[in-house]
Amino acid sequence: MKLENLLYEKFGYAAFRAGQKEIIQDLLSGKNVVAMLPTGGGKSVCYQIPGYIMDGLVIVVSPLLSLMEDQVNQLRLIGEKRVAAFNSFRTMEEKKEVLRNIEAYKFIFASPEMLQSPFFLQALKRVKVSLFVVDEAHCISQWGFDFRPDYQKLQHAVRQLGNPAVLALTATATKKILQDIIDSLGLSDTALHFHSIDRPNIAIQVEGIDTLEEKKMRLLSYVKELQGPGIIYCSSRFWSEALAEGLRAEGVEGVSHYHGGMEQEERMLIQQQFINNQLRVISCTSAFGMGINKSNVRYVIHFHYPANIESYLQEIGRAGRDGKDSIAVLLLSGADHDLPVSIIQDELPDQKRVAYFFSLLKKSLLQRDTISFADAEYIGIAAGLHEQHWRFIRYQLEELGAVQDGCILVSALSSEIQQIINDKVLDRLNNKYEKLQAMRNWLQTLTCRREAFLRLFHDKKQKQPKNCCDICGIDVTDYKQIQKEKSMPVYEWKTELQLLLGMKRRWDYE
DNA sequence: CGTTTAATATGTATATATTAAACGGTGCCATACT
Repeated sequence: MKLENLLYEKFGYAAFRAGQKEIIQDLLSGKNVVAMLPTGGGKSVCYQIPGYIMDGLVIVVSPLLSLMEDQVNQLRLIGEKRVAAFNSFRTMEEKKEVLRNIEAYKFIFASPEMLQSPFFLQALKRVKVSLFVVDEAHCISQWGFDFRPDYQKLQHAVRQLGNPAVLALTATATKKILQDIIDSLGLSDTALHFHSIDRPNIAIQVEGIDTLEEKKMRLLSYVKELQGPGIIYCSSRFWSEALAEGLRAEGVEGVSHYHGGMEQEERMLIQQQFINNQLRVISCTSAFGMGINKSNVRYVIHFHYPANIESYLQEIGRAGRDGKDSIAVLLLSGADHDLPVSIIQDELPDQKRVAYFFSLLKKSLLQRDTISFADAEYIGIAAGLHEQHWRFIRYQLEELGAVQDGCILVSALSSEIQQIINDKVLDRLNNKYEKLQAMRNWLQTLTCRREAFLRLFHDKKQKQPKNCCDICGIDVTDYKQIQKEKSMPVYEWKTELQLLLGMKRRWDYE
């Protein structure tokens, strides 16, 4: 009763959505919660309501700066002023100001990297933290082992902040990933809220194609025929641009590309235009998607397939959030199989480079007594390590206790440690190759793709959809654009003029 | 595998052609409190 009142008072909603109330009650009763909720299912309510009831501060860990800014703005819109994002968008003065008045805040958003900063943690220790939220918690499992190791270190932050209740939220997780999250955060007394990941309104199609030319033609005909808006996923920046350009050259309007190599401003603009229906098609790498709250995406086409089935689930899951019929098409040709292997190989340092790095470290240690992380990173670059490789090695050294006060200890140079690191690299590679193999096996499935797919997530088909998968049979015409020459709407003269001059596009009004 | 970049070959040298090697995808941070 009290919870509903608060919900209405703060958010204007009359009733909770599925799962929200149970999550809130578990948190209030002192449990940790790991929950999978569909996107747009009101994740923020799950921590904001308990936040208002509990007397201390709420920390929200978020993977992307733009997500943080978004959430801060949304809170401000409902009148909450005691909120701040603590990240590199802020100047040093602004950050100091926030920390000086830390008592005045209710919600602080931060990246996992920020939560490793002693400067930040010390200030947080002055106040009571009552809730620690990890948003998009699958990142712990997806990124934490090598790409962003600070995701694996969140449990240290939780402990330092006096073990507040932890809420881990995600929209896409297998049971294995949920377990990874629990293990990594070191949670006990945890309530699991798991919902089926089956999305019966998304038809799944895999299409074998012989040549690259043919694949481009298939893509073009899909983009021309399917009802939009749609997303095209590629595995390289190059192809995301090339496909967008190719489609435009063929007369497709409202196409843009998106990848991590673009300027932040441009990325935000394109994302916004897509959400506001000013763009019809986005050709992109995996950089696009997280935090995209768009309900009416009608198709997702994979021009290249991702290296694991979890990413595939995430990517096709961006279609049909409104529950309406949508389709996921994967275009597969023999030449596609080498790319994910190469990408995986690049993710971790090979033995030769590790050995070279340690030999350089040894040499350097003869000249001075200690090696700071900054020096070691520099040495790493000289040894041909990528930034990501260096961070992986650093994380392993930290775990092995071979570092102290931001410096590498002499003990790190033992051949034993080098061996352990090489073993860890092999572990991770094997793990990634296994996931890739699972993805490939699924591509070869001869039985219902949805069933095979759900099995990998320990899940089951709820009921047989009319359009299930290419093996059960899909009527693609169901997803084609309705020809509406007759019903072309007529707007008032101002709008028609804008349409004529290309200032607006017709689908802005549909 | 396809594409880009770097290295080599040519040979009055310059600038282009040819060949070999490298690369490919996700993002945060960098401060300095008492």
